[in-house]
Amino acid sequence: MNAPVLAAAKPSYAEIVARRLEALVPLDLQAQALVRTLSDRQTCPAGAELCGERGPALRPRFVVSGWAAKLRWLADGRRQILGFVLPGDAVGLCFKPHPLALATTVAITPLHTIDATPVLRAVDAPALAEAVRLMAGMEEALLLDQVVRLGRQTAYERICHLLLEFHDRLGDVGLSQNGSFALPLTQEVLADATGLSIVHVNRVLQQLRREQMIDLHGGHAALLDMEHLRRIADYRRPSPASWSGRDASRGAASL
Amino acid sequence: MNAPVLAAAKPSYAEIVARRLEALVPLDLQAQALVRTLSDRQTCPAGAELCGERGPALRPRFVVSGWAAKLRWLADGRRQILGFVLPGDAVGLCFKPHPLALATTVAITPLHTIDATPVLRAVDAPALAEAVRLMAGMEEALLLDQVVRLGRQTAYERICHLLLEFHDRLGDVGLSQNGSFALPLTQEVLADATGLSIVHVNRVLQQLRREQMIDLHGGHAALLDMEHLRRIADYRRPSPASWSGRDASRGAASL
DNA sequence: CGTTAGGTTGAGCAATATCAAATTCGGTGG
DNA sequence: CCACCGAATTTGATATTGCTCAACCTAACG
Repeated sequence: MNAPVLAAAKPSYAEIVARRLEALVPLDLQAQALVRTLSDRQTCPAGAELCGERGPALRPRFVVSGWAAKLRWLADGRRQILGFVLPGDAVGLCFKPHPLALATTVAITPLHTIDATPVLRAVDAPALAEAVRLMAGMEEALLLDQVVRLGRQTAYERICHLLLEFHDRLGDVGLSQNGSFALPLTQEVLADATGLSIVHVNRVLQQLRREQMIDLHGGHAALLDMEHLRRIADYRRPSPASWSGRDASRGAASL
Repeated sequence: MNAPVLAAAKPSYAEIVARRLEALVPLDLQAQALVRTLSDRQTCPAGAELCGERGPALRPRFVVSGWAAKLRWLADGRRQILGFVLPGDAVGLCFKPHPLALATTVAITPLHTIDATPVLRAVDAPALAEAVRLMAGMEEALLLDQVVRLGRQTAYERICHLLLEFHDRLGDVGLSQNGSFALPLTQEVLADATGLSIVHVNRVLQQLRREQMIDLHGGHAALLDMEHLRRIADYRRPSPASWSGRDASRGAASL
């Protein structure tokens, strides 16, 4: 029961979170048990604002199904998506006392979440504390990826890179296999994430289809040649190992 | 002596750090005293790599003069600057145990730094701990600004926005007055920060000069109509107040 | 002086945006 | 099952932004 079998078609709610944490750090039995106790499931509809720049709307929670986006608006209505919240990710989680309302988080699809406070309170479970730290580090790494994508990559590269990110992140919780995963985003959302126009996103996707690099329809994506895509996008998997939490390596922080 | 007089022409090393922290949170006498004890001054030349993705080269330090940049390279040599380290900012500071080597930090000018570990160790000085947390929050806010700039602003807006950021950040440590400050960046660096080509940066700067919005030469910048610039760039000052550190407001975090 | 790094300018081009008009697709009510 | 509706996608034509290449200029410096 505590060895997650990836074959399971519909992983349970807590199972998603367990997989996510396990991908970051091995969980001892105590930690696994605690994660499986997580409950207090809640639902919120697509379009709901989880936490805005105007104060929190939500206690810290893990998303167990559905997608959300962190975004900002410009005064004239332009919109930039800063990053996505995928199943297994946290919203409003704030281990480091660092309560910034720097962005708005919006549900892109209907969302199921569970209360995350038991994990935050589990100071006695070092593995969990470490996992939370690593999640924060991973979030920052994704943000840096986003800056590079927007600043120095072409439209074509940006989209490949973002699709690879989705694939790898979903893979961590068992929601992608062989380059194939559910992608519940409209091209408009993709445009706001990549800093492109909707029309141009559409054209790039067409091109990728023509080149047999992706298969994309009905809310489902398949990456048909991941090796090639990785080369095109200069994609490096943000692995916990590369910025591992060992104290010895401190000092290389970005702050 | 502990009431910083902004008129001072050449603020001392520790004074820069004191001002920076004071802009974030009021420092009690104990904290002020501790900051003034900071010493162990070091210099490093322009171009030096402070901390790379290959391990730390430096203990946590405050920069007291000079500029550095955090950046990433793509495989083909394209370069994206993620953010700048200005006087008063920290390098390798890592209060939250979060030692990621996610970017390379490079000195743009010769740099003077002082050891920051005494501040990190001062767990008994809550004001300092809070200030370090706020610095981390501010750094994240700047990163989000950078994403929006690159993703959804025009070349013209990006440059205005970045110049305003420099002005406000330098103002916090008394290094800008009336829109005027030293700007030791080549147009190439500006290009790598804004995701533009050198030539285009040059043209935008020309335009801003023609429009009497800026005066820029000899490593010195003057913003001639900040109100107008702020409107153009949709610039909002990242104030600590807006994402203040009060525990009550947690939950609105971006993670 | 020669050299070099940085800045400036022009011409042409490529990438991407904008506008407008289909067309497809997933429901939903009849 | 069918008709219809709105949202999402697709396509074409055209405009704009920003890039590339190449030259030239200028100031600092040995």
